[in-house]
Amino acid sequence: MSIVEKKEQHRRSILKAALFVFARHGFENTKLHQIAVKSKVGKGTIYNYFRDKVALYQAVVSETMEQLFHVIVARSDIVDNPLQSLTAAIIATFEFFEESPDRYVIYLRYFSDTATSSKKSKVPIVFLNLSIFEPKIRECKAKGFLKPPEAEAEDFVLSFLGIINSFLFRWFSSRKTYDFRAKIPIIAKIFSHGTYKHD
Amino acid sequence: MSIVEKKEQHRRSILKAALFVFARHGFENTKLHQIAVKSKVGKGTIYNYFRDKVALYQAVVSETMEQLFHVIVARSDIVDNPLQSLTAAIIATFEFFEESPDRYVIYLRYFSDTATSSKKSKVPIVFLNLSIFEPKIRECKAKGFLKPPEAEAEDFVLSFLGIINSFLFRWFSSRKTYDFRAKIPIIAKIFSHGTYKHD
Amino acid sequence: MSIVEKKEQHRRSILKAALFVFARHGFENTKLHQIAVKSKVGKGTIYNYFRDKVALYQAVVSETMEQLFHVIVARSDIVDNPLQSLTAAIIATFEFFEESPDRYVIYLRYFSDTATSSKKSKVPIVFLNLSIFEPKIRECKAKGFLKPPEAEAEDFVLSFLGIINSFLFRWFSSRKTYDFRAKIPIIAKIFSHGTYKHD
Amino acid sequence: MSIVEKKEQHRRSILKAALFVFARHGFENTKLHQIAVKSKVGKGTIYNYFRDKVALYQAVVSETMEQLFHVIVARSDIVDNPLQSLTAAIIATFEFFEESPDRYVIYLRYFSDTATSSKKSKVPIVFLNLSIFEPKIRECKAKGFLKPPEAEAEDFVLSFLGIINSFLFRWFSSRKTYDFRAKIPIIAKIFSHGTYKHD
DNA sequence: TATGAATGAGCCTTCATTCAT
DNA sequence: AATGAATGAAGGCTCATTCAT
Repeated sequence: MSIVEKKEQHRRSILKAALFVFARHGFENTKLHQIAVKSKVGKGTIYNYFRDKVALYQAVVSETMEQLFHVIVARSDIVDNPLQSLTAAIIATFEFFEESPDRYVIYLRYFSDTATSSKKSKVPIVFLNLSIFEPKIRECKAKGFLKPPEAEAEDFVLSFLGIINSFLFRWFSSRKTYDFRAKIPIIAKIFSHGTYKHD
Repeated sequence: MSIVEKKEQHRRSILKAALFVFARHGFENTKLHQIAVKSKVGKGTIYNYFRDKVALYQAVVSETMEQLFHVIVARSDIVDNPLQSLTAAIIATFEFFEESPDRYVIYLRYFSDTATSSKKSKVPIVFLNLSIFEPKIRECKAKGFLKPPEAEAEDFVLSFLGIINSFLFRWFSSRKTYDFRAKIPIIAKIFSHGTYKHD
Repeated sequence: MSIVEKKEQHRRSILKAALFVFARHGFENTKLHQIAVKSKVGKGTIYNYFRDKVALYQAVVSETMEQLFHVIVARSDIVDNPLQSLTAAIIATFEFFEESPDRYVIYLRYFSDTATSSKKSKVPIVFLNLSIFEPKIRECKAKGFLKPPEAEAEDFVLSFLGIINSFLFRWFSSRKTYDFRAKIPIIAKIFSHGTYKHD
Repeated sequence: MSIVEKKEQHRRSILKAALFVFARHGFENTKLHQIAVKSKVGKGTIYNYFRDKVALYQAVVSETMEQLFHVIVARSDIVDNPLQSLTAAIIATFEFFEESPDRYVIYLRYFSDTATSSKKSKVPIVFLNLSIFEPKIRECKAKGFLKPPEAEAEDFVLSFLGIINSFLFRWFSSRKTYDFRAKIPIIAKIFSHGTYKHD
């Protein structure tokens, strides 16, 4: 294995370990020592790849968010119908978190972190998902598919994102037991047709 | 002023300062020293009222959540119509946070904290709002007001809560500028009638 | 003992220990732990009195230099004859270092530190002794006591200081054995009458 | 270029870089990394030429002092008159430092280093200049050129060295501006004829 | 021989908590 | 009850040194 490959492998190993530990203990309660042990490198080695603990955290967050971004785009783009593509986006998002629930914790913290502006939250990407869904929803709205008319595109995005986040939180809070997939049609129905029955 | 009143006043003062500082810096980055200064008591005095830093944080969180609970219940109970009472709940929630945005940070962190099991998040209350809205929504569902039929009461709660949280986050992220109140009718419409227009 | 007195005692104790350890090991090789042990206080206590290691070092240096300043002024001022007052200054300086040779090391390092401008050497006082001797020597020169005429007052100061430093260094390098006092008349003679014999 | 020459070139390059960096930052604050960069060799390569950081520092110091030694001897030996040869020694010393002021810092630190007994100061040479000037001065004294009679040869050496060091320090402290050369005759006069005028 | 990535001992500093006053 | 000085455990980070390539 070349030295460049080995370095890349180290970097991956550290990031993976960092995701694991940060997700379990949060930024402040994570000790660099834990990450070193988990990734089986010396403590000092981490500093060859990341300037400091904050930089490592930022790398974990931004990598996770970027991966989510790519997954969503890749999955929802293949669908032509914009309404279906939103469903595809939900599935993609869920499977991304299902594959590694640690990612969800990072995702969740990302929101609270951006709300309070401390040093470590200087993650450049802001409100990523919103910007992902926005074009699609704006397209739907432009085509006149969406109501009420006084609602702006952003309102639909917020509603859609809020519902998903809520169900994701529900899923995460009860590991395994909650069947998120079964809820997808319901989520779609509620978002599209509302909840009030007028006979 | 009696001794008891004076003590209670100290306690209030500490809690108020703690809310302020915890909201701005988070649990780990808050120094007890800051709270002592802000509340104008000695550092040691805090320990006469709270066992340790975690207990103080828990007190701040549970008090905030309980206040929110009471505000919602008080406001939504006076309305007879269950649908209207949900709107009342939204307004009550927003005004509660508007009065002191620090509360919103505590509320937001509360969610991420419960996701990761560290010591400080041993806040006994779990998913408070959910349990607030649940009875009302269950009542609506029982009365056959809600669709789709395959959705459980919890699904409505999750959807409703998610949308609100999303707009609250939007409001908080852009202090002042965002007009949350103007969005309440839209939130209600989206939740009740959905977003898809079928002419 | 009042609390203020106790604090002052702590401060003194820390400074004394710091002088001891800094003199023996130099700034970089001194561990705060050593000072804590030597002064019998907890490591953290030091930080109640000095912002950091650099501030402590600066305090040691400036205190030592100021004490030296005062000792020299006090001793040489009582003598009316400016020539005799220089001898008095030598004696005062020597006895100051003799009382605690650690001071000499601080004094010595002070010179090399000021030569190279690093962070820790940001001691405000510059070339202290020089400024002490200068007025006296300037006075002598003004009165026409000194030669050669083309020499400036500063030149005499430099020469005088240089000779003293040289003998002090000699004394310090061979603890105990070197009899500095016996050399004072010789120093005075060399400085005043020179070294070349012209029969 | 032969292998041996190439190795010697590496050694020279490292020593030169080390002089540069050690002079600017002192022993403790110098990072081997800096020297490696400055000398354009790998960090590991340094260890092929010097056992460790201390050995490298010692090599820099002893080389500098030896060069100074040789320069002084070479310059002062060509003069027959012992008094003139002292002046020649001053000039040689000054030009040596003027050529590379970094050397002066090493020279200066050498004195404070020998005062405190740490590991790095285990430089074998002790009080180098002294031993340079001593034979000449001893010769002068033996010939009856020097006074006062109760002064030993060492006293003259110390005085002479002290004055020079003082003026060198003055020169170094104000790079460029101070005209050391102009002071040489004054230094010589003060040393030889003293400072007190007796009409 | 040259390299620089890996290593971990070591240290400064912070801060929750204690306790004498 | 209130205070804040004292404490020391704990952790992020540095950097001399090693060693596989």
